[in-house]
Amino acid sequence: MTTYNATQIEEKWQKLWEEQDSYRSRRDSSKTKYYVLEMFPYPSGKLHMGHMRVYSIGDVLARYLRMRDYNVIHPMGWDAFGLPAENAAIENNINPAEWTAENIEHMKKQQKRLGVSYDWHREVNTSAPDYYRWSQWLFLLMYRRSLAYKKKSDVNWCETCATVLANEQVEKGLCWRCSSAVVTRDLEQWFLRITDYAERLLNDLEQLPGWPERVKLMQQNWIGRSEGAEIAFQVEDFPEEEIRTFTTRPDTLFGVTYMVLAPEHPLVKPLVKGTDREQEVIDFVAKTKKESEIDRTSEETPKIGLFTGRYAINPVNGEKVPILVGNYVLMAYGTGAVMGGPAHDHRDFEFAKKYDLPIRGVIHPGGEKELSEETMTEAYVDEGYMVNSGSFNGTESREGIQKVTAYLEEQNLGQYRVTYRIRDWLISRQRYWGAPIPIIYCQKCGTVPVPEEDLPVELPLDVELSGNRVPSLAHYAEFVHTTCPNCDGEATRETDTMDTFICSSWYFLRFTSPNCDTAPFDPGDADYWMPVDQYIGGIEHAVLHLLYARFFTKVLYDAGMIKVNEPFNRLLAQGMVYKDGAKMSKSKGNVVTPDEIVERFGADTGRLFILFASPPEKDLDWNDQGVEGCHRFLRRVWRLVTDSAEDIGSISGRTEEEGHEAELQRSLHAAIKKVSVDIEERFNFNTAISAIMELVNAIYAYRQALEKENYNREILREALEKTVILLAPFAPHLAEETWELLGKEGSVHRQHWPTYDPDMLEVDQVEVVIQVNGKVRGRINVPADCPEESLIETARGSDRIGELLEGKEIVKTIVVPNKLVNIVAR
RNA sequence: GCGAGCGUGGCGGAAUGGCAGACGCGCUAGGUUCAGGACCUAGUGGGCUUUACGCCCGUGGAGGUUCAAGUCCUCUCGCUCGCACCA
Repeated sequence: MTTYNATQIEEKWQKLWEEQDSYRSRRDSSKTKYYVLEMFPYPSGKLHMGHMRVYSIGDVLARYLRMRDYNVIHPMGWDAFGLPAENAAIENNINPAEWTAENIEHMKKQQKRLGVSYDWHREVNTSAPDYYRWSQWLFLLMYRRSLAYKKKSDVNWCETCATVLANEQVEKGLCWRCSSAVVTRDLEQWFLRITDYAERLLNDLEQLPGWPERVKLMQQNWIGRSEGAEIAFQVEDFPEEEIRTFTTRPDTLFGVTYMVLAPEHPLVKPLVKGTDREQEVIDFVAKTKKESEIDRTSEETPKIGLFTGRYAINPVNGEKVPILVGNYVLMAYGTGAVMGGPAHDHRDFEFAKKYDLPIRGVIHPGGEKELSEETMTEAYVDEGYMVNSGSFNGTESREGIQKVTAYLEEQNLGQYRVTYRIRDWLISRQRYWGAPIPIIYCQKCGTVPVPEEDLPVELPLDVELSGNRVPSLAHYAEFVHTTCPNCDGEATRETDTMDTFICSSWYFLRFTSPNCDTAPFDPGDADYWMPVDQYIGGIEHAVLHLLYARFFTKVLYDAGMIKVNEPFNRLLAQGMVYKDGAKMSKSKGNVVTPDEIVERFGADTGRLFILFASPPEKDLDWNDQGVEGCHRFLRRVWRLVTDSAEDIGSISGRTEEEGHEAELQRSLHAAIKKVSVDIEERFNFNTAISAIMELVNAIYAYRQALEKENYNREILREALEKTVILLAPFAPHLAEETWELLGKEGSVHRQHWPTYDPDMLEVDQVEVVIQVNGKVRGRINVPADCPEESLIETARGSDRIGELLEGKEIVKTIVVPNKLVNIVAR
């Protein structure tokens, strides 16, 4: 008998798989396709445990589904543009392209050592010209469809990264990548009009039952749809102007006692111009604008307001209400003006109390409750009926919302409106290592898109980065200066590159035809392979990548380029990998790398542990002893197969069956059933693995129960072969080797997944639990499917139960066939 | 503050409303080999006593529904995540 040598076995099979091109996928309309995809990585240089986890999960599915005869596509690639490459380039005086290529090469080797069944023919690299050419092409498609536009506005600026960020990339006022404070800058930038798709991005979440609720909820919150009314207020002494305000509570319109404008509101300056308040207001506006996003939007920041000296006219009752400027009003949301109804909004309430503005209740809670402006300590924000509201008095507030809105529309004073929290996607990045935005600025023709035939706009590679503090294309004259495609006149190129999230918003489509050179993807291939049936990745992309990718898919759908409206049918958000209760990090010294696990135990052990330790969507705590346990299990399988291979070859065996054979077969079929359901329906790989462990234990028990010469060769052989097949998705190398040891031809991964026979699960005798008043008081062994009456009789017949029931009246007897009898007695 | 999720042995974790703790780790005892991170067997939630195929308690806490609740309902505590002046 040989010992289990993981390294040797894994190298052997990896080489063979590569030589035989085992995992190549081809279009085949006669077969049902299945697209398994793990989020592609940024080539940082090294794989970490999070990578190993996501690849292990994906590979189990891919291998399982292939054995279930699906035509599986399982590709891998590189999200290769991004800041770290520039930083590394500056530090090590190496070109970002070279640095990236080296990392890719190394990480690919690591992935191969894990034995993941990727179709490497489909590998993509977003930083390669033949990829970003199409990222640029898609930008131009957006431009043609008026979905890409340039505007000057306040944008998020990260000092450390020296670039702007999209709203989704600012987390609690900090940069998502480097966690430094984000400040506001007024710049001219390119945006994608994702807000045009807000409604569909929201509504179509319903089409995604295979997505985790929490991810859908996060997207829903991010999109932030609010229904309400936009209402126009006239301004006293400014007959030409009006202030439009958005509210979700038009029913409280009669309770408005003031109006607040955002500091950036265009009317602020004209309103105070020439008045004695002008300087004060202008100073306040300037000060507020200087504050960072985090200070501006924090709830802790006190609300500050400043009276402008002007008044607005409430359109429904003609009342004059003061106009203020307030730091808490955001120009980017709604209309940048808020009507103050302090009695029914807690922010307005707080603000009114602070500045001693009048509070007028217009929604009565109803019932016994009183509504008194003098005594109220907080706003009443719930429903009620309208009071102090002229002809609307007595109307239920919910109905009042409709009625007031209808009235405003009739009188041409306002209209129903839906507002979203989501803003357009800012995609300009003032960086070098990205896809150049394919736009040319001509003095005569203005903004001119680069003609499709001139794509890609290539990144200059012969650049010297180390001298620049901020690597930017603007530093390279030969890149910047060009001629206008329209008039051949002198022109300059856009020097910003695109947000890397653009490149990852369509890579799953490129995988379907990675070499297509006439379009971003071949329509026939995309139609065959799309959508991604199972997508797997981290929760951190819930509103970043996953929202952007959905947006791109919808745009391409509208452009008639694809037939799917949503890219990812099912989504699995895998949990994080921790050790000792903390995230693995160098500073804590608790890092375990895939490399060291592969070296010490082999990839199969690492994969098995990572899948066994926890269900995929939960966080996983790395445990070295648990890894050893999994390694022991694989050795146990190894011994079982090598020992038995000799036995089933040499001993004569007997044919008659006794209880042991039936028991073994029952274990086998139960395991087949459980493993199949756990992989395919529940994604509970941990319990699937435990079922295989139980099966292995059962085979050991069989071998121990009988003398070698009495083994039933056929049944033992079948059990062993099927055990190896069940193990194949989890420990692919060991499965191949043991398959071969059992004398089988061909790859175990080409076998059909076994089916179970329900008859085999049947047992002759079952143990039935006897309860008295819900407590277990005994057990009886009876033939399976024993009729209720005789079951009850047997149960009551036993001495113990008889004793317990003595002198009691039986109220009721509940029977669960083959499981339990509960006698309720008083 | 709002929203979501989660609380089960020493640990990771199992349990279509039907025997709580599968499987694994760890631990205990015995065996075996002692050159290997070994292997095999048995045991392992807590407590009680009359040591019995015995009883009581036990899934964060308190109630409830049910013949039966880790599972369903109500309240409550704790932890994690997301959003957070969005009018």
